[in-house]
Amino acid sequence: MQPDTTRQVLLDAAFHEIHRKGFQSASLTAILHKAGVTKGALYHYFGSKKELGYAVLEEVISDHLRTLWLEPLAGATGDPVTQLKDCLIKAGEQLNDKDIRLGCPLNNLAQEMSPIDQGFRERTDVMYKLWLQTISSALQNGQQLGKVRKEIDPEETALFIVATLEGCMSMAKNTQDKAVLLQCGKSVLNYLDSLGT
Amino acid sequence: MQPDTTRQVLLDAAFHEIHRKGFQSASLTAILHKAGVTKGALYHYFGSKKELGYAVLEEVISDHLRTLWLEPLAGATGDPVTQLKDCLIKAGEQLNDKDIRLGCPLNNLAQEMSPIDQGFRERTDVMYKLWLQTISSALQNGQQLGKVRKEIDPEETALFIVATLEGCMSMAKNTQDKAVLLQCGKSVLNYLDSLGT
DNA sequence: CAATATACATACTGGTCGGTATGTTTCTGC
DNA sequence: GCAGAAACATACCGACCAGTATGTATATTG
Repeated sequence: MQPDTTRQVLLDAAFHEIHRKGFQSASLTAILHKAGVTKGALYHYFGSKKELGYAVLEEVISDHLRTLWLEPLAGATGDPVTQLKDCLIKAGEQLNDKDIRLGCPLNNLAQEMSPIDQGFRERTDVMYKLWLQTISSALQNGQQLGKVRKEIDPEETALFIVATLEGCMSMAKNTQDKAVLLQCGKSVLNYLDSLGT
Repeated sequence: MQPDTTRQVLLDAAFHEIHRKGFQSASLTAILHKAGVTKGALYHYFGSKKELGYAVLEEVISDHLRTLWLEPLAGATGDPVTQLKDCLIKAGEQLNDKDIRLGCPLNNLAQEMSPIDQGFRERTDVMYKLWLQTISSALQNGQQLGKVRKEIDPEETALFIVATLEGCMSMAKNTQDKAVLLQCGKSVLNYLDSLGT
């Protein structure tokens, strides 16, 4: 097996185990079993369980955020309200029942680890700030294009949007019900519409 | 020490430890140390760690929900928009920095345990349903009184309100910043205002 | 006053955890 | 082709964990 492949297999296995059980309760043994390698391989690539967790955050989860939210909004040429709605709809579509039951990987890790580990907190913080800033910029751009109401504060609105998104995911996870996600998502879509001119 | 006192001391200690570390990572030894009793006392009152967790949910956290959100909204005589805003402001005021860092106890437990334990899921589900129903009823009442716009769907709106509340708490917890909570709360207040006539 | 139940305290157990020390094999550079 | 590094595998360790078995003091009841 190629070295880079083994590292990636480990990252993928760790991502799924952490997504399922949370970081603290994620078992290295389970990760190794799922990855099909042994402890020697893990500690060859990662110095500790925590470093493995950091890598999952910085490489796997970061990629998800980028492809789902950052890149679609980065080429901010059109109407940000439509772009945001497209992101939301596309993100919702690709969630299967298991994803709903397990919730947002970024929020899960941030919720679990930010109160008890600085390293996780700093890394999740960077990602949320990137997310907020991207939405805020898109909204600001939309205001200049006359597509978004001038009265709204882009930063405050971006924060509220992300908060509602995470809130919807949380409620759907708690109830384990996709209908909840859809109903909640509908309210978000309505709110997004209210931002347009 | 009175028997009921010991039980309550254990519940309080368990609540705080679980709030800090999450249920799975909460150490019984730490709980016992904080409560000032030994393992014999714990297993005299609770059959297992899980049962202790259930009791924390059903007795301690349930009480918080009741006093903060259910009872103020139950006597639904006035304008629900004002009542909801009062609840939000009051809830926000009594949160200190530690509470913000640790997040909403109900949401924490629901997020952590609902994917992996039916017992927790059922119990958190009941509490969320109660919360949603109370807000929904208040909104419906407000519609009859002409205080709330007729076009809105009370159930869908209640879901969105709770989702945004949990979302705001999550974002504040992630950033460990009270300013985030205040800014996010302001957006919620604006949204609540938009429901009125 | 005796018998029993309640309300704990203490000591211990098996299992799992993250981490490490020590191989062993394969690949790479000279 | 040989030395050394890279890429793993295997075996083991101390710490901690939830849970249990047993002991004991106090309160209750007949």
